[in-house]
Amino acid sequence: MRPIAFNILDTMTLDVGAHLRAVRQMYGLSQRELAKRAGVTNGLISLIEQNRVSPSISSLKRVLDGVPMALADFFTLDLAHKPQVFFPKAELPDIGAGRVALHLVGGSLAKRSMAILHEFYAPGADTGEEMLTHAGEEGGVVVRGRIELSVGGETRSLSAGDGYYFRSNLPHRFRNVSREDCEIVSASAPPTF
Amino acid sequence: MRPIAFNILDTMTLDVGAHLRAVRQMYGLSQRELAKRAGVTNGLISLIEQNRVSPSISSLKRVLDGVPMALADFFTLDLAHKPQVFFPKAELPDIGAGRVALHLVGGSLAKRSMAILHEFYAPGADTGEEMLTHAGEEGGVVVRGRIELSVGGETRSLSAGDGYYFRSNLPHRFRNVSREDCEIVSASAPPTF
DNA sequence: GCATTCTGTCAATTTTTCTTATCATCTGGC
DNA sequence: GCCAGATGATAAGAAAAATTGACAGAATGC
Repeated sequence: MRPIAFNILDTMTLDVGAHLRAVRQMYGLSQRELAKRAGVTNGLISLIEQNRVSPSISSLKRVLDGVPMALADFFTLDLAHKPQVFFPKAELPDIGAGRVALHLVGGSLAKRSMAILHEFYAPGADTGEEMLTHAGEEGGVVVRGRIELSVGGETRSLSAGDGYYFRSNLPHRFRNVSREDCEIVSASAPPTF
Repeated sequence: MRPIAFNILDTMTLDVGAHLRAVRQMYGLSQRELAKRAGVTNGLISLIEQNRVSPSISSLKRVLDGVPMALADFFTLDLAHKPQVFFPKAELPDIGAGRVALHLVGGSLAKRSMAILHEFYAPGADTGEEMLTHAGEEGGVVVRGRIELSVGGETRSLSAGDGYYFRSNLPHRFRNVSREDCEIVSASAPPTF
């Protein structure tokens, strides 16, 4: 009679230490910092993280309260399947073409509500005379160079530091009319890519 | 070192002791029985259940392994919201009509995949000349008396101890053609009631 | 450079958990 | 009734965890 589904912890080596360390670092806390918040000594945190002791429930509870995190969350936290957070440049797929390079951030994530792009427009680069229109919203910031952005009949030249945001159903177009590369970071939701 | 005159864990939100006791009793185990399976002493189980100690993770893990139950399940288990298990006769709603009484088991449960019915057919009771058809499957056992069951053009007379099971889209009809009451316990999925 | 402050680790001591061995109580069999 | 075998609780000692206080290395500021 097993009323509840069993999860990975059943067979896994219960690495409480690594688990705690991961949680602590996830929250950007040092052993002492966490110890102070939790009302325990840093030595204890150290010992637990090294698996040199098996903390009592009450101790682990106190430690987690310093995060704060519930015991249930601690034990159900699945470190193995944690979603990717960092996407090194080299790993960003380039979905651009011609004089435009589009580096998609988080493309490997199954469910996401946005597409983050690192865009590079070479001199003369153009998204096309045929204006773009699609569902959702998009926005971004020009990081380097200049870009000419046309949205809904209005055209502006944006330079480093300028930003934009509009409903994507408005016809829009990006053009680099300068002689330098232009670099933009953008986001669109829902993700078109 | 003060005498343990109060509950050590009184500030904790999770009553580990009561939780363990509930789990143990859920599985019908005595302290000694569980201790034997878990490879610990019955004394420890006793102390933990009285909250006179806060077990180490490793100890609690060992104890739960004897159930067996995963740590995550232990901490996730919600005793407060445990679904109703026993439905006294007096509490069973009668959704029948005329010469048929239908006592629904578990009607108060929000999400269920079946409808369990305790059915009573008085002499002459009939679900109707118009055959029943609906989605899902159903089955049951005749507990007392006799019932004439027609399914998909085939008719049989079932008496105490006989069972039935069929896809509910087949036209079916229940009739008590005897001079005694007939009593049936049935189940249908998905629940029509 | 130097001092300061942070980091994590560690040995020794204190505190708590866990085992051992026992107790009283309850239950079913005869 | 009385015994046999089970139950959960408990005291004391053994074992493990938690604190204390110190250490060395790394990062930060002057």
